[in-house]
Amino acid sequence: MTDLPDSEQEAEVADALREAAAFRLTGRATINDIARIAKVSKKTVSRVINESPLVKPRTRHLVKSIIAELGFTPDPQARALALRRSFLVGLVYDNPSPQYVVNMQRGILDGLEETDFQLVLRPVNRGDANYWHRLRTFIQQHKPFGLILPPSVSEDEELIDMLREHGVDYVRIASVELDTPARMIRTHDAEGAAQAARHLCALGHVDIAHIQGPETFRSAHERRSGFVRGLAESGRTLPADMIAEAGYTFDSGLQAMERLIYAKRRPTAVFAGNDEMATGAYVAVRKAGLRIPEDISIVGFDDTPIAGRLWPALTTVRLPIREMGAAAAKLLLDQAAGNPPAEIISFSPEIVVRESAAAPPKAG
Amino acid sequence: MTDLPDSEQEAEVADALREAAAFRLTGRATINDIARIAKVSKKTVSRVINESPLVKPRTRHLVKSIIAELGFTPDPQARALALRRSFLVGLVYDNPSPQYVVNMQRGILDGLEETDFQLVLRPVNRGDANYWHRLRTFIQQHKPFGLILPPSVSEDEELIDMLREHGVDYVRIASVELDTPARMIRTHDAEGAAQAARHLCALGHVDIAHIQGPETFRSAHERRSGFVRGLAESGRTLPADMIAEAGYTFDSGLQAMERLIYAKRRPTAVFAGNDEMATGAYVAVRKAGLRIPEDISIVGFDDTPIAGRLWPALTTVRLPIREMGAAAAKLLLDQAAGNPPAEIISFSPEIVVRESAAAPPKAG
DNA sequence: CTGAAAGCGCTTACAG
DNA sequence: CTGAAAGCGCTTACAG
Repeated sequence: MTDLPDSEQEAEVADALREAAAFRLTGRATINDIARIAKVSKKTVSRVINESPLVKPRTRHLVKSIIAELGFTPDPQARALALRRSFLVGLVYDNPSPQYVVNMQRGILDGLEETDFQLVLRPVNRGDANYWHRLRTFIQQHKPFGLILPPSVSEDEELIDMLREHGVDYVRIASVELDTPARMIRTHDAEGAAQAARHLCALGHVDIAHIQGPETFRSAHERRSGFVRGLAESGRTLPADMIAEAGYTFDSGLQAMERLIYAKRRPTAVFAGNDEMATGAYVAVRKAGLRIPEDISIVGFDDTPIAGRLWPALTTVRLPIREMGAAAAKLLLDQAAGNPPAEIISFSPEIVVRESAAAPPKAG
Repeated sequence: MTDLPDSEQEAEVADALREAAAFRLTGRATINDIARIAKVSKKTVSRVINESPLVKPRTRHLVKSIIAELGFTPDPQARALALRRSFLVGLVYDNPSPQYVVNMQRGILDGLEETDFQLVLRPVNRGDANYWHRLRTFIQQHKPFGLILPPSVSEDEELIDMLREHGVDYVRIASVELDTPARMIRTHDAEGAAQAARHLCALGHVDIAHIQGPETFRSAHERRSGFVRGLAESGRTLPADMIAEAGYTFDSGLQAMERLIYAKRRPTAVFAGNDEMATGAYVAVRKAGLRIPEDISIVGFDDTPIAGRLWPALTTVRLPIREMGAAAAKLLLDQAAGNPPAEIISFSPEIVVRESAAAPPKAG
């Protein structure tokens, strides 16, 4: 390509595009076709695709024009083979809430939109003996570009070690600071739980209980300690007999609520560690012939769609799961591109006041 | 490899395994490593991997032993490049119910377990102008092994045409017979709806209404017509003013129920086309100050987890979504392997009796 | 700034 | 029943 004045470059581009248009019908183009039409080597085309700065602007322009004209997109399998790294982003999760899972998936897909990356699902069961082995096989075989790890998978340090060994990028979503800004998204669960506490205190409740999530989830600890902190602001405490441990599931929430209802001192308000358990608590309250919120106020956490579908609608604490998923996907790409943020990206929950929490009953 | 007696073959295998074990530490093996250790060509190794019958049993045994010893698995990206077909199975869906989606995903993953296939998510919005274009781009770029199409995507004949053109295998899940046994899974929605009708008739209801799903879903038609058929068995009909159309969503179900409650003749029982709409109906009933099931009985369809979490628990019709997903995945693999079933695989729903439907109120 | 050669780990004709 | 050659569509050193 000699050094031509602009008008001649335009003519050159136009010529190439004409040739490209003719080619178009033949089928899917490859990097070789682009190279031939542009009269450059395929390596140069590869450089343009990979945004290498080592290409003369005029060459870049010509190649890009042809790529656009042909609607060419590089073959992900071929790139993967050459790069020893696929274009798959794996979501590794064990959260039992379908709502959480679906929202997270949608968010990641939002973040991956308009890219060549595909979302691959890897549900796991951390209790399963094969969990570890199967995940490693997946990584070795499919060489995922990166992994997104929501709680509680994000808290598995052994897993993180394995990913480091294999050079797999990852983003952890967690309620505590577990990693560098390039590798994690932080949620301030404790702050959300404190808001729940303030809300219940403001309504006048004194006998307040908590249905806690499983010990194996850091979020369960964060939500509890934040709740305790919020109560303390109003001089209230959370005595041991006002804590019922459960497993983030509907059934465990129902049983926990029953324990609280039939305890010596029945609470007038209950903060459940997630909406699933709050939903179980609803049923326990109804079975006992009590009313929500007249007899017992209930507050949840997550704001999953079920919250708005209950009667009365559940007052709960919302984390923007979908936005978090999108942020995680984008962080993964930024990290790989060498553009990590300076500080940890974090999300603060906010209480969503609906109808399930009101003033406590008058009589003791 | 000369023709040795069995004992010598065992010695030969043992030798190879010793060499393989030593190799093991070096890192991931390739087809070339296997070939070298087995002293055969890599093509022969490829034949063993692909279950070609054109391999001498003794050679096959030797190669398989080494593969097992090394824990070798062929590189999916390399195979994809050579085969012009990836190992991704795409789930293309537009069902608004998260429960349905998660169950379907789990089922497909069940069916894909222990294979090299990965599940890739492709949620779509059929109303979106880009729907078509983006799906085609995905297919052209990623060359998915196959697609699984639940309703209503399964009903898009234009999409099917495109898949045929591109040679992409698919399995449709639908409530009507849309394709050959190799390419579809059938659900007998009408039969399930008829069961709902029989249940309500047996309880003594006469004024029975239906909240119908969207016109764009064949399942909505099937459920309605099956319901009408079930009513007819008891000499009952479904007059036009007893049908409220909605969109398979919570809000649309709530509004549809309100229309039915405030109509001239209020029904004593309502069959909702899915659980989401039934959940909306619950709220409408409560808002009107009425009780379930004392004033109005409600029956849903799908048996999503929310059904058991409501109070009172929802009587509904269950389709085994997860099992259907697993069957769809297996059918896709069987189809590709050239083993299609003789008849269409089908699933029949069954009514799950809980507490939301009872005898109608005594007074008119 | 650009290109020719070699390679990523497989498979598909083609021979024998 | 088995193998040597060529190719799938890209990228990574290595030269210049």
